[in-house]
Amino acid sequence: MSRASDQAYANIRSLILAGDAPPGTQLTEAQLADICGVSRTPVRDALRRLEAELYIVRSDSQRVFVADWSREEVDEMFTLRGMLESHAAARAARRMTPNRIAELVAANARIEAAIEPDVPDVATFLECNRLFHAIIIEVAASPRLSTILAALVEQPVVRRTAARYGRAELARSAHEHGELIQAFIAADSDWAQAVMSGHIRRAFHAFNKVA
Amino acid sequence: MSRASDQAYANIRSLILAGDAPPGTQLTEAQLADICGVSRTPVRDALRRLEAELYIVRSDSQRVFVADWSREEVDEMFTLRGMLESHAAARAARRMTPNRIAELVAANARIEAAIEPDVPDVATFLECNRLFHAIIIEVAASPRLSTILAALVEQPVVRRTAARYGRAELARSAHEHGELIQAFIAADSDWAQAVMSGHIRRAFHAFNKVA
DNA sequence: TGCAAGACTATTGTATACCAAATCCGTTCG
DNA sequence: CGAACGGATTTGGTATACAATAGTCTTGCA
Repeated sequence: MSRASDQAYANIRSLILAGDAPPGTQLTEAQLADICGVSRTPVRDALRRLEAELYIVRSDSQRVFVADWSREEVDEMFTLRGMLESHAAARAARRMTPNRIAELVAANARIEAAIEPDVPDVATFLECNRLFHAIIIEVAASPRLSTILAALVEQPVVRRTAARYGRAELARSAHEHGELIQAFIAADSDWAQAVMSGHIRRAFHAFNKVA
Repeated sequence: MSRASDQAYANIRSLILAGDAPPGTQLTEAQLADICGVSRTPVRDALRRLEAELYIVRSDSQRVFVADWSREEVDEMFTLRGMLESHAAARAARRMTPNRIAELVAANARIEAAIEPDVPDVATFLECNRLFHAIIIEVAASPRLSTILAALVEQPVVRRTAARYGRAELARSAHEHGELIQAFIAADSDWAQAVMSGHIRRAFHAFNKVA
C-alpha cells in the first residue's frame, strides 16, 4: 500500500477507535476524503481494507457505517485467534531454527526488562509482544494463516488487553512466552499449541475484566 | 460488489484457473482492464479481492503476479477450512432452528437425488453442497468466521474435489451431511464438529488422489 | 569484451471531473 | 395519517492526466 491510502486507512481507523465516529455512524467517501486530505480514490481503497477487517459494514445499498463489535463478537475474535494462532505455534514448532529461537529469546528479554520497573514500559511491551507473535507466525510459513491472522489480531484490542494486565499478569505473559520458547526448543508442536491456546484465552479474560 | 467489478473479478479468476495465466505471470491493471472491457478502477477492486484470496501476489514494488499454490498450501487450506468450518458447525449446532434444519434436509435430498442416476448430476451436487455448507455458516452467526471462510472455500477446489469423487464417495458425502443433520437435531455441538472435521478432511484426500 | 551509469519505459498510485444508477429523505397531496 | 413523488445524496464506474518508482535497455568507457 502506498502513502495516501495508508494515511486514509490510519485516519479512518483512528476515527473509529477513538470514538469520534461511534458505531452506526454513516461514513461517506467524500466526507472522509475531506477529513484525510486525499481524494476519494485512496479512501475507497482504505474502506475496502476496513471492511475486510470488519471495522465498517455496508448496507444493502453499499453505504458505509461504523460497525458495532458486540461482546460476543470480541469473544469470537479471541476464539478464532486462539484456534489459528495455536495452530501457527504448532506449525512453527516443526520449522523453528536456532536463529529464530534466539530472536524470540531476545524479544522476550526486552519484554521482561520492560515490565521490571515500578511503572512498566507498556509501549515496549506491546512492540516486543507484537514482534514475538509475528516471528512465530512467520516461522509457521503459511501465507493464508498470515493473511487471516493479520485481519484478526487488532492491535487496539491487544493494547486494551495489555492495559488491563497488572504487573503480575504482565510477568505471567512473559513467563508463558518463555514456556513457548521451551516448547520450540523441544520441537514439541503439541506443547507449543497448548501454551499458545491458553495464552490467547487468558488475554481474552483480561480484556473482559471490568476496568 | 457491483457489476463491472464482479465481472473483472470473475474474468481474472477464470484466466488464472483456466491456466491462461500460469503461475508467475505478471498481470498489469491496464492489460486486465482491456481484457475485461472495463476501466482500471474495477480491476483494482478485483485485484484486491484476488490478493486477499491469494490468487495473486504482489512484488515489493506492488507489481502483480499470478500466485503458485503448492501442494502444501492446498493441504494447509483444507486444514484451516477443517478447523474453521467444524467450529462453525459447533456454533451452528447451538443456534439451529427447525426451519433451518428443514432447509438442510431439503438441500441434502436434492444432493441424494442428483447422485442417484448412473451419471450423477455434478452441477446440482455442487450447487446444493454449496448451499448446505452456506446455511451452516450462516446459522453459526459469526461475521468474522463468514468472512474468513469465504476466502478459504475456493469453489474451483471444491469442484475439482467433487470431480474425483466416485459414486460411492458422493453417496458417503451425502451420508455425512445426514449425520450432520442428526447432530443438529440433537443440538450436539461436539458431534457436529467431529463430523464436519472428518467431512472436510476426507475431501482433502479426494482432492489429492491422483486423477 | 564486460560492466556500469544513465536514459527510457512500464506500471502503479493518486487526483480530478463527470455521469449513471440506486437510494434516502422530506414534502406534499389524497 | 399514510403513501407517492421528486429532489438530494451517495456510490460505482469511466476517462484522463500526472507523479513516483521500478525495471529494462542502451550506450559509452575501461
